[in-house]
Amino acid sequence: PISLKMNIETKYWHLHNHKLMSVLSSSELKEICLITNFKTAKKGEIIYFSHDESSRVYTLKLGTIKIVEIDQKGNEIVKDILQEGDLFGQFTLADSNLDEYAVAVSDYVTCCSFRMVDFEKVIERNPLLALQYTKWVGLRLKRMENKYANLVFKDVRSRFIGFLKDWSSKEGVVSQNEVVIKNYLTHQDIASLICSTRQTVTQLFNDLKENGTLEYSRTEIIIKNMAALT
Amino acid sequence: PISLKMNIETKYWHLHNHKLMSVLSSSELKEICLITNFKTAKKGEIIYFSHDESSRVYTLKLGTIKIVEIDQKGNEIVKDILQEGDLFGQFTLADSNLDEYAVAVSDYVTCCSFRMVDFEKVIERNPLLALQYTKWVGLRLKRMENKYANLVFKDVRSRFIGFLKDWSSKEGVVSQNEVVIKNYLTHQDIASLICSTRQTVTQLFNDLKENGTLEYSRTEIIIKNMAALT
DNA sequence: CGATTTTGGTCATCCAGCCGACATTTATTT
DNA sequence: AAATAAATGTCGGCTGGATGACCAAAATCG
Repeated sequence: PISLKMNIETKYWHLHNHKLMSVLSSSELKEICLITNFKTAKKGEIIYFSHDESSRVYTLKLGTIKIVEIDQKGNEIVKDILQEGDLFGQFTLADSNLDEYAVAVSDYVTCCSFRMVDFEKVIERNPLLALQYTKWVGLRLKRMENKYANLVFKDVRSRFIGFLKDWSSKEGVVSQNEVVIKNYLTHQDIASLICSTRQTVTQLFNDLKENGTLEYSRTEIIIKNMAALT
Repeated sequence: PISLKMNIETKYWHLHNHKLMSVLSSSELKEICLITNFKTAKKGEIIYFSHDESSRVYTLKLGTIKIVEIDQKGNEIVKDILQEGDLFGQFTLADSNLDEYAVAVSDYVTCCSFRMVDFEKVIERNPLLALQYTKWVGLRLKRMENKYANLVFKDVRSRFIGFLKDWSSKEGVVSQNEVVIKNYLTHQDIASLICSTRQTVTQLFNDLKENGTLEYSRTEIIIKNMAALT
């Protein structure tokens, strides 16, 4: 993990484009810049590890990262894949018994962070920011609840298909009846996201390939028949 | 579901004792009282159903309730058991594709509610309340993440034991080396909470009874050997 | 108080999908 | 370019625990 010093203008630009910050006036924004810390990382590098940081919140400015959760026995699951604009880190003061870390999965990743305590002070003086922030956390909760329900109610196949639909709607590029997704995840990663195993994911990919709904390689996934993902 | 009209003093008293509101001055509190709505219910009655309410947030003042989630196909799971002081309802503006409802499981339940939009207006003017509220939601998120990890990493037996430990630490009463829990849940409820089936829960109860770690009836659970719950 | 509903108990069956093992292909390093 | 490592393919065996079926006990109801 490499820390970069940026001039205040660059910081300002980055923050300004963040949804969370869009409710702030420019002077308020400058104030936050002072408590903000930038970090960049290359593919594979670890950006943050919950254990060795005091409570910090990060916002992802550029690139894609993977949040990996570890339980007491050292089992790992990929908890989430995050994109530009997403928040991660310790957003509550409550600490959990689960460790987690964030790794860059795209080539270049930039994010900024502030200590939760500092951020709280800013929130105390910016009610609109407070509201915005509240909504963010709420949205996260909703997402998590959905994931849970998914795991409880659906079988692996449906979860896999749901995952593909999700992914393509977020990052897919439509071109002549096909949807193309740039693939930066291994079967293992996907397995972990949908709570399954590498082998099963491979199997599912090949099933869908055989019946013609998709093509895939290590670098991209092409969904030929979107309607078949039901 | 019966709605009661309460005088403002009673409302004030209820709200005042809520952690979430402890950051407010008494005049601010009175303001919230105006937008607050009280409701009582007896055992088995449904307090709220996500589908037919505009976004409301509830706080549970007295009693115990059960939050049940329903997916598209009508499958139900008990998502949570809530106690005095807990929040439930629609806390975000994002609506999910999951329905849920709340039922009273203790004899008498009292809760109060406000429309989310009204609450937001109060939040805009009370950053401290916003902060407090965010922490609540954050805590909920943490809990949910834990539940998820539990489901992924542990088998039914461990989840069951974990559940018992949790329950006894929250509501258990210690008496001469034993912990006694007043039991208001059916095996089906427990099964649903730990994501298993009625039959398996019964089996697990009997396992633990046979090896002497607990006794149980429909009305109470007595844990004889707390140490055996590992 | 008998009748009906809800909850708990037990068992035999069955299967989704995990697991291990090993081969092959692609990427990375030296 | 060879060596090493990482990611994909494939398969058969195995099992946790779900499912269904049926009965007994408790609770609730008329």
